[in-house]
Amino acid sequence: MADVYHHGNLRQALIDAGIKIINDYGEESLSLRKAAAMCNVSHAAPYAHFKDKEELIEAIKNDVTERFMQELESAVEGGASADEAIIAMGRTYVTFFSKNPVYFVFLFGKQNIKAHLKMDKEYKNDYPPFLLLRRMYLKHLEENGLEKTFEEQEIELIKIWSIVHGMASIACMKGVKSSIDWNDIDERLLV
Amino acid sequence: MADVYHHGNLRQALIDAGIKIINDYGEESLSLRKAAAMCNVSHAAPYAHFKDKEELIEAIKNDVTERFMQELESAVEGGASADEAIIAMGRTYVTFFSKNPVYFVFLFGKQNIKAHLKMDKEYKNDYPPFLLLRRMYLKHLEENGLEKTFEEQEIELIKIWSIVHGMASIACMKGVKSSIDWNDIDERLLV
DNA sequence: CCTTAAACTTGACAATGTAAAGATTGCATA
DNA sequence: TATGCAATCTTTACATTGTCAAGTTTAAGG
Repeated sequence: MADVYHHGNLRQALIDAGIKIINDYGEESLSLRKAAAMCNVSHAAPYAHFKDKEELIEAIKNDVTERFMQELESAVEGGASADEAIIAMGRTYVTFFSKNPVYFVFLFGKQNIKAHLKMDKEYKNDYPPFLLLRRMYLKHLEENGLEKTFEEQEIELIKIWSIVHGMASIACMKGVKSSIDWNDIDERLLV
Repeated sequence: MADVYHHGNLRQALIDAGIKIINDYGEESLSLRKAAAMCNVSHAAPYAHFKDKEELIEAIKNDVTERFMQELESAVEGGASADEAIIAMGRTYVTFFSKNPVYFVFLFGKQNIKAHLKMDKEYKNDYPPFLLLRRMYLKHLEENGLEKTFEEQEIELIKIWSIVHGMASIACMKGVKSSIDWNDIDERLLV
């Protein structure tokens, strides 16, 4: 079909194609066959690299999350104190999804809800952005000489994340007038 | 196919069937044909009541939103002051989705993002729960003799909503340890 | 050179959304 | 009451899609 029988790096090419489709036409337009076509391979070729459509989506999700994490990390590096870092992180968090609403649904939609259908995985706080936030939060406690129980920490972390994540969510939602400047988040909210 | 040619109330029956499918098997299992089968009508019968699958989904969404609003409203009625009402509303908001994670994604997923693809509708703050919150918020301002510009109001509203909506979102997410009691939300967060 | 496993193709099938054409029904109205 | 019409529903058909099975090509190593 193409010049070469072996594509060379079909796996990554499919991920890239998938991202392009999602960006251009939305998540529901993503199909294995379209992605395959964009890579000039047959419709069944993806199955050499992904067990099913689910696995491609998972791979794309990882790819997007990585880019997201890069922005977050470079935001965190900018701040001198932990407090500044956390605020910068919140700003970046909201801005990233405000600029890419499609990614928000893609990352936090469907597959990411607690499916009371199939409880296959253990729930654990291993979401990379959350780990980063926790690291900064602990640094914040240390810098300010604060002592909190694990329980208290957990709750405060969830609170912070709720605000930021909620803002991102709302920034992405239809029906929300954009009179809010998502780049100018009130700092008092964040620590 | 069935006893009677005219079903009687196929429209609502399809909505109910759709909700049942979503609850039992998840959103991605929802298909017009299955819903039709559950109502003992042919696979094309739904097209007499809905333009396409999209329109059925929209109808289901309205149905769920209505139930959600009922819970919110009865929560609001319980509170003596506006402040209490807002807190009760926040609690209900989080609890509702904590109990029905599937609904969260269903209501706020896919179709509800700002699709930079087709900007068909004007963005407006007409989401019923938001309207209720605004009403309570204005009452709160009045009761406490506070004066705010429209801009300030808008921002504060978004903040409150962010926290609550964010908590709901996180409560629904995989990867989040449920050491948090989503029924015991710290009141200091909410006003 | 030959074997083998990975990467890819072709062909098939079932599920789905949807369009078109026709059948059935209830109901208003002449 | 009879008739016509619009709403409701069925049947048929087709394109898209996920997925499987069987076969083909290729690279790479013994």
